[in-house]
Amino acid sequence: MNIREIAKKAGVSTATVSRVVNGTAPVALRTEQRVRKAIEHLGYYPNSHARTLGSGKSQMYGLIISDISNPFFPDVVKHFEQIAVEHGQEVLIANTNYQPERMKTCVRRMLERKVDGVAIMTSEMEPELIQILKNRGIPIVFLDTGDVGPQISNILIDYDHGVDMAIDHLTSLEHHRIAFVSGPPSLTSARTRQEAFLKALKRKGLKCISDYVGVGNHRIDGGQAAMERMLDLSVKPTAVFASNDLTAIGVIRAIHAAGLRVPEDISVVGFDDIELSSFLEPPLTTVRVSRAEIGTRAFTALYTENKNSGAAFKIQAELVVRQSTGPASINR
Amino acid sequence: MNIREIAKKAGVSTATVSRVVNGTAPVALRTEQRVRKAIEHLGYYPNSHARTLGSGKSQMYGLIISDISNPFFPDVVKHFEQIAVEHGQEVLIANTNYQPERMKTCVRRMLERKVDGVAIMTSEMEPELIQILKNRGIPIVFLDTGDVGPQISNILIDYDHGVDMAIDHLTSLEHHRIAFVSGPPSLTSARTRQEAFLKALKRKGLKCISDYVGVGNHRIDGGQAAMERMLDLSVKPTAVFASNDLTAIGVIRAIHAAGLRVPEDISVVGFDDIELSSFLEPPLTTVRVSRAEIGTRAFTALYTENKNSGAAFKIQAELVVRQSTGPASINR
DNA sequence: TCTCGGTATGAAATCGATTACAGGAAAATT
DNA sequence: AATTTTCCTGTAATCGATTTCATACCGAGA
Repeated sequence: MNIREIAKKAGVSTATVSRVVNGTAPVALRTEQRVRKAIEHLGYYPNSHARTLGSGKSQMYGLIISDISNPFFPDVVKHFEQIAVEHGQEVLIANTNYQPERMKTCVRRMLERKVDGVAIMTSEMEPELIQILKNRGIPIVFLDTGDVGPQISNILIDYDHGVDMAIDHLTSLEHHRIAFVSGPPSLTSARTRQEAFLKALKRKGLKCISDYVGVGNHRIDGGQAAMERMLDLSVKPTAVFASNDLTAIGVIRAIHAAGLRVPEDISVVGFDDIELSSFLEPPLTTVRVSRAEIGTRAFTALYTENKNSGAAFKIQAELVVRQSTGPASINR
Repeated sequence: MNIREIAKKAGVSTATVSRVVNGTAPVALRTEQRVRKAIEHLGYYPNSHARTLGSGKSQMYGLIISDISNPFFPDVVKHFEQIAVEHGQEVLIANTNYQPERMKTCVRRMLERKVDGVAIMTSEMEPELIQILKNRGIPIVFLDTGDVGPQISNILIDYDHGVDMAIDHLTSLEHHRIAFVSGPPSLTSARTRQEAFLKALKRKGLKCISDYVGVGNHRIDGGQAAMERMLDLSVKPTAVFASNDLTAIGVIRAIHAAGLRVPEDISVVGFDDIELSSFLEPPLTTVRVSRAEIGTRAFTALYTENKNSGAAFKIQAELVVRQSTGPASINR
């Protein structure tokens, strides 16, 4: 079943069938109807590989991520794929498994399959590999990573809004002693979050004591250890903001271990809104960046706007209020 | 950059280049070296679409799942992709979002891109769509779903082993009153799990009182409600086996709400080992089916064995012991 | 009536591989 | 030395689309 059979059945040339299928040139109504009927009748659909060969467009987009089993990514992937399919495009997913050298294989796979664009959402980058893509004129979109240029777009995450909302939420509950437990200082995104926190405090006219900034590691144990130290202070914070949800879980464990309650004694706010967060006890109040939006935006940046030169797209973080935050305890 | 340029540079025909690249026919050592040098020098890699067109093999495999953001799937996808890439194959992922009618689009996408095989891991199936794939001679592998036939393989999950181990574990801790909280009876996999449980009890010579079989819904609330009812019994179970981990979480909540402790008063065993389980308090003892193995096996079933007719592959469930199980409490 | 311009269509080249077939050279057999 | 094999290589058809270019047709304007 190929375009020639349709052409024969409809009594036209293959060129005309192609025109009907793709709408690339005007076709007389009666001819079009004959062709459509033939297509319908024989259940024809074009061979996409032949199509790619002929046109140079593969109708496929690449999505390079660190690791699909990192809970951050499934939602991103899902929505990237969803909108791609809505636009008749296919998706190629590649995992680097956090290994920079794997990036090479990923880029190679993208080149071999002739993707029409690539979304790169890993922190491990090899500049020369990116250059290869650029040279080939393949549109690229990065997630929260530096440079915008011709054919290069960027999805920027604006934490400020979400963090402001969180601080507003806490101050409206009469919290004035708000602490922060950071992630590993080596991680850019962890530093960005801490800065967003400090900026938001300043905007509110609150000051930040260095005792109230702990260092975690974005895992449970780090959050727990940092919080244990903070609980030894003579004047304890009434609320704690954690750099990610796992850290927040550690914070909560330390609080519980000290015989205190969340949120009655200390309120806790997380960051990320991993699935887990809503299942915790208490369910975690957290700042979330819509992963669905990241996926959707990344695709449209490549697809809709790929004729234009690259651009930056801002995505706002939002506050999700659950039950780990409550009025500041007055008796302490 | 195409095969002709390489041929020219190496002073051979395109046929010879193709032979060197694919190893499809013997080539004299000296010729091969010239060709390889040319390839190296010009940084050539074949256009996979042209390749597909010429050979009929796309070197792509499809993976149809319900929803990548269902925590069951990321690991499966990851390992399916990993082994596929190791074999130089590409992967096309399609989500049905649990909607049977979406299956049509998924199958269509697979056909358009000419996949060499499809792994279908959804419970929503449309027999006539499957038939289309069969007619096209495309190898298929299902996950735990009925029929094996020519070109049709099946990954079978053998719960018995894991459940036996769990029951062994509990009886060795002196538990004799073991209850079960099921999933929704409409779900095949939920029924299979319940049967595996009942069989294992029988093998151990334990009897099962109907009071000790509660009905849940594979969500937290269902587990909680079922457990609340069970806690009203005058003779309570000393251990509870839940049909999935969320149910187990509900069970634990009910136990805590009743002022009892896990595992000191009642032991709890889950099913699935979702990521969450190790973060719970206490970390959950659970029966796990290796999702990595499912992914790997599904691919090899399609790739390695696709010359043969279909086959069934068994995957054993295993017990993961954590801290939600302990010695049976004697004083009750 | 003749020419012009626009629209609809077809013929054929093209994309970049694979592969069937043919043929030449070298090695093995008689 | 003649013949048969074996091994290597090239020619050209093929896969199934897209797309350029040429052309036939039609109605409009001169």
